[in-house]
Amino acid sequence: MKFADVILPLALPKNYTYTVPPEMEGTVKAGSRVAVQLGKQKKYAGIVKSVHEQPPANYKTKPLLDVLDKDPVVYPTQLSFWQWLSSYYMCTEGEVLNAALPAHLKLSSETLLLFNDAYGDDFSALDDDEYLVAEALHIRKELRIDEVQLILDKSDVYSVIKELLEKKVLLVYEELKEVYKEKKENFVQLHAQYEDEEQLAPLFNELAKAPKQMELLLAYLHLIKTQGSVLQSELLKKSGATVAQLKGLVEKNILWVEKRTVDRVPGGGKIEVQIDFSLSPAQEKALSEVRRNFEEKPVTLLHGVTSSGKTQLYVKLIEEYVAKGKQVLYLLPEIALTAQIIRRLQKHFGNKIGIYHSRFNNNERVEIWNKVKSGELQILLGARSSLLLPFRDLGMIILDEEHDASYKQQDPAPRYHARDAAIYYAGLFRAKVLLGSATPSLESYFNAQQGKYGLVELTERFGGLEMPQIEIIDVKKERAEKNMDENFTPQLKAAISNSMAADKQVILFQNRRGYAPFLMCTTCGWIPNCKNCDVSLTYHRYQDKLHCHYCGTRYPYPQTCGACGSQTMVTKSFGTEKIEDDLQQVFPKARIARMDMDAVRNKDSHNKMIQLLEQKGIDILVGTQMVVKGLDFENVNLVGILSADSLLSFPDFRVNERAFQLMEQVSGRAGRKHGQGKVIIQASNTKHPILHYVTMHDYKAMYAAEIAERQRFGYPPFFRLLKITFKHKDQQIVEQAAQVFGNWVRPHIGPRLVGPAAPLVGRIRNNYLQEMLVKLPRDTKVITDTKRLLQEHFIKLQAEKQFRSVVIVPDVDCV
DNA sequence: AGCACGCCGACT
DNA sequence: GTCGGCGTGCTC
Repeated sequence: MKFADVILPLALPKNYTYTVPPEMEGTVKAGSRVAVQLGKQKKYAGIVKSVHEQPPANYKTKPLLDVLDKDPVVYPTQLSFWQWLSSYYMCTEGEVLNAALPAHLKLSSETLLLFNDAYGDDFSALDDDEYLVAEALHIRKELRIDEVQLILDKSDVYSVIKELLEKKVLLVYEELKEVYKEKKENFVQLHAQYEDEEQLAPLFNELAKAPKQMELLLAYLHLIKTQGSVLQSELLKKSGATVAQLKGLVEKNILWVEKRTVDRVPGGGKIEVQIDFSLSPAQEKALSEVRRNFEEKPVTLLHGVTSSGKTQLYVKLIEEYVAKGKQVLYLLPEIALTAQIIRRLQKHFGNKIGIYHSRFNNNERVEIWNKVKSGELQILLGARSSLLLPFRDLGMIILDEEHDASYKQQDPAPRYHARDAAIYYAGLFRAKVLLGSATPSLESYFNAQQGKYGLVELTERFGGLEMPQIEIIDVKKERAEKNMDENFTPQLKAAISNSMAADKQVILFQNRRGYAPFLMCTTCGWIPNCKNCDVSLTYHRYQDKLHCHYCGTRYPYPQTCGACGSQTMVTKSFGTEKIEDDLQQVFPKARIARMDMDAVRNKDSHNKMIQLLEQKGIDILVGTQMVVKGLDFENVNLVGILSADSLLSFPDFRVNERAFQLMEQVSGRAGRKHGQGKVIIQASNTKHPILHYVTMHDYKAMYAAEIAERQRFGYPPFFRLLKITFKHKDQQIVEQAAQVFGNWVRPHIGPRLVGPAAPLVGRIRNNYLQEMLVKLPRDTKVITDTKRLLQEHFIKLQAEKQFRSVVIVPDVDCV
């Protein structure tokens, strides 16, 4: 008898074992997608982790219901990767599966209620609720559970359904439906006999009386010649004919229509690389250093200043791996995956390069999944989640903008860091990893310094471009001297005027969206807060509403103070909306645009705005972090950072690193092609050392200062951080739970355990929070032992009756 | 994640 | 006295 351990797409603590029916023994393999029953009704599609002959001891197994695909959907490599992800990041394999598998491969049954026609239409024996459902079902014939909930206007409908089932009014049906559908399109073809020119001539005479059909035929002949195949929709559009006219030709046995499966995503086939550039001597040197490092070390860090031409280096490397028949994964932060970068890569690799990010729909994802699995797609450009695709023979992973914090997944589990996970994943293939950044994370630079990673530096901007000149302006002084115009210093205003006069563009950076981060009553000091979260509300002028940036709730603008009733509410501090507004006042003729999460809700508007900027349709762009990532604008010669203070005042040990990275990256947007660019940084504390490092573009000095601090206070890269968050809607219960937990584990962990304490925002969506931090030394054994210890105590805590509903969220290597 | 089961407060 | 709310536990 064979058994299969199955990973289900649920947060179950362990995998479940099913029996393999004899007829499936030949087809069920590790990685196969199988249908199984879970509980009394539900069916799920899970993935077989292993097939073995060890019968489970304490329960009797159910059989697998079905094998869903001819071939396994993942290779053993992915199964080992998932296992590592779940153990390293302290989550279940089901959660990993959930994140990895495209929604359309992740089936679960839906309960359908069917009307039992044998019951007839006499509903007199039913009570009110039963009657409502029976009546609806009689008309509709089929209802889903959520529809019944809607009809009865309550969530607990199972008793009603149970009763109706017993009275035989309805039947319950569990359906496990495959959701992925191939895309079919109609292609028009000419009957074989007319492919001979001589046969075609009499046909034209014949059609002389049907000019529309003639036109159609001519359009067809033109299309087939130029494109090789003819889509019905395209043919009709081109010839201006109707379906009926096409039908005429079909009936005359001249044309025929065939339904064919088509690809939603391009890709496959042999890649012909077009390299129409040559590398500068500095780039050549860096490239050969990367190659040499790859011979000795699995990971190399490429530290290249902004505009040093890292992408060209990547293109060369990709070409080499593709030529060897290997697959290459090129990772970028989601936001940097713009049309701009996609276009640039497609120029070299044609449309044989696969793209994978959140904008793709579920059917497209399945197709990309399959093409990566078959090896048909050799190059994949994608965001964090493309790391979870089923690569077959990966040769190299490029992870660009390596320092970017968005590589760390925040909410649902698995809370993985794509950089670290990529290094592990590449190891399974014996593939190489190239980390690229102008401002490497301290962790990676440290690893390079220690000799764990190779290090290649590219210190020269491509094409002899100079680094922008940076000027720090003292806002405090200008404010005291009453020189400020809203939030603009005279220096910034003058620089903007100069740029505009020279027909150049300007980017202004402000780290907060909305109009004002909070309102305040000048009479009593009252600040409006969110009712679900412990945060002040941000005023959004555009919608004239107050927004909670944590739970998304919107509130009307308060005309009067909520505490003292006076009408003295004023906005405090400033966000991108206010900058945009004030800017228009100061520069009435400027064409101003704003780029933040509110202005570019959908991805398309993001791309459109970038295009508009490229085409010089915008003079000044105001934005948040969004303007920093992966954008190249030739005509921008001035960047303004409105408030460096807001970047330098976060209570986080990484503030300085982050602020440096951000300012250095924003600065990189200035003067990329013609002449030296200028950066103006407005700050109150102009003596802050980070501002000095930014002015000098001195990454190494920043690194030296920060790494010393990290060592002194026991932070990464010297220690790994594991954050545990406890959540509950009752403040006392979370506090107690966190205390109890802390007391349990503290004897084992000692002073490396920090907390528990309430975080800065102590309540989100009506859940009170408590956090504790474990500092783990860089010692594999201590790390695994501590994780096991924590896991055991999670279970112990949840076994306590009063803490059962406390949610515990472990976050390994938190950022 | 569902869904079943079981224990307490608002109605006939 | 019952209905129905939700808290709690289990699913191979």
